[in-house]
Amino acid sequence: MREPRPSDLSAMQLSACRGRNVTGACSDCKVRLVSVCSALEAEELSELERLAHASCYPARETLFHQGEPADAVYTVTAGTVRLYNLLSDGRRQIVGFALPGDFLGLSPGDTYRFSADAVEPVVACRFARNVYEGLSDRKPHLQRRLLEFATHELTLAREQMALLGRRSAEEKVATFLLGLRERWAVLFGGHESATVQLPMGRQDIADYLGLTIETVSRTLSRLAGTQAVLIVPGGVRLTDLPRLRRLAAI
Amino acid sequence: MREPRPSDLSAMQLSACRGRNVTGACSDCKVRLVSVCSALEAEELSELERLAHASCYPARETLFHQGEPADAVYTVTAGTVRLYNLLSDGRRQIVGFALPGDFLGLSPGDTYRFSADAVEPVVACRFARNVYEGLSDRKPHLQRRLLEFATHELTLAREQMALLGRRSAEEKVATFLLGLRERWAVLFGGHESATVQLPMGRQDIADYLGLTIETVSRTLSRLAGTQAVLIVPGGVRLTDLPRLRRLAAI
DNA sequence: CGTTGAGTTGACCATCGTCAACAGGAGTGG
DNA sequence: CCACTCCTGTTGACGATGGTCAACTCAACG
Repeated sequence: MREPRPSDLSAMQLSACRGRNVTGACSDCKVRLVSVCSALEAEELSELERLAHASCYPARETLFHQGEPADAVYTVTAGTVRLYNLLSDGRRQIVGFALPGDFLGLSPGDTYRFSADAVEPVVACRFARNVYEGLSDRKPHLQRRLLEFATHELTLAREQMALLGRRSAEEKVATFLLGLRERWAVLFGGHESATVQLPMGRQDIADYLGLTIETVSRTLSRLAGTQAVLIVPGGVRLTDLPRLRRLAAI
Repeated sequence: MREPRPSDLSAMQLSACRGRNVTGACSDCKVRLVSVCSALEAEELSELERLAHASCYPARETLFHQGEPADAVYTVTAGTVRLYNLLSDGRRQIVGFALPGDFLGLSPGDTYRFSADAVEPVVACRFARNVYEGLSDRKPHLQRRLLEFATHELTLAREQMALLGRRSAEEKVATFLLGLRERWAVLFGGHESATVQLPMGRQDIADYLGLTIETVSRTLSRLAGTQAVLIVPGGVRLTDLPRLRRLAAI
């Protein structure tokens, strides 16, 4: 009897997901209240619904690719998306993981500056960019909420810069685990589980923390050796929160 | 006969800056067209003018500090501001340098998440946050421009994450020099000078690139030794752009 | 039962950090 | 005008953290 995984949030949607399109009322959306859509009233929501195209993406499928015309924005409703930058020689930096409720695809200029693909099966609402911009120009509440989201993302990105530039491997891993736990807790209405699900692989974690897969593996093993964590299938159980918090030293 | 320094942009304003407050019409502002204020029409501009408080900050003075109530936003009109995150043990990560035209102070929640202080003497227009939010709620153009700015900043932050996480010291320094050159060029209307002014010290560059001051110094010396750059007072002359571009490998 | 891919572990090494000494310029006070 | 301090930047010696390369385990899958 395993713990429920965050991706179970929309298991129904995923299992119903044979073709590429999924239908469903925005008013029933499980992530509406944590997404940008919470800025909209009931009647505006039905207008949004006509513009939305909910789609499924199996694991590893690309939502959009760095350099392509940025002609859509997305709200993730289930699953985990990795957003990353590829250097010309193949090195990769993951700049963020988008969880259910997150908004993707804002770009300055007319091409995406980053790539996004599904880590595990994903459901996302897709909006044509020009249509969405038209809507947000007519709805100041939505525009304001988008600014709030962008500001929040900017703060996260800057905190991640401090992580990448100024912290050791052990601090990086501890901070990552605590941060992910916090994000899942928000999605589950405040319940903080001791077990953090890790839908992404070690390579993804490494590329997010600016490390190699070997260092991530070694660091997790060392944390497990000192009883700070317990490595379980699909995730990590945080067995010594105070020590992890001291390492993360937020 | 030295080259003009970017800070000369507003030498008049700075020399007139005896007290803390500077006055001047927004319509005369040298950075208006590259700042968020470009979203406003002539009559809106005079409304903005009544809300703005232009102030001087001598070098090293703080505009705002991490943790303080976020009750103001700023547009830099002259000088360079460093924006940084302090870890509890004193390690510092500079998350960006704000140049004339840049907008500062957007925060999720009601406290600043980062500190900002003047690298060299700075002039900045200060707006009370609640007043500015009221204005932007009434001016969709301004709100939209703010979103554009935040999106642009987010993109820069993510590119910096890739720099911090995945690049060598030499690549970091080369990318930094080329990026700063590009930014000055935009402020000077497209003229790309071979000499990049560095108003910030080596320690600031180190804290921006996730390096130590010694590594920055050594890397610059090595680049100078191979004739890629020439270190001049107050800046660096880029003498081998192709090689620097290859190192930066954008 | 062989193959594949993810993850772990070990040995070795390079890059970059640490510690320390020193150079040069700005400011200060005699 | 000079001596002194302070601060920034440079350079060297050394070492640690984390990267590289390689071998191995294990589970999933045909």
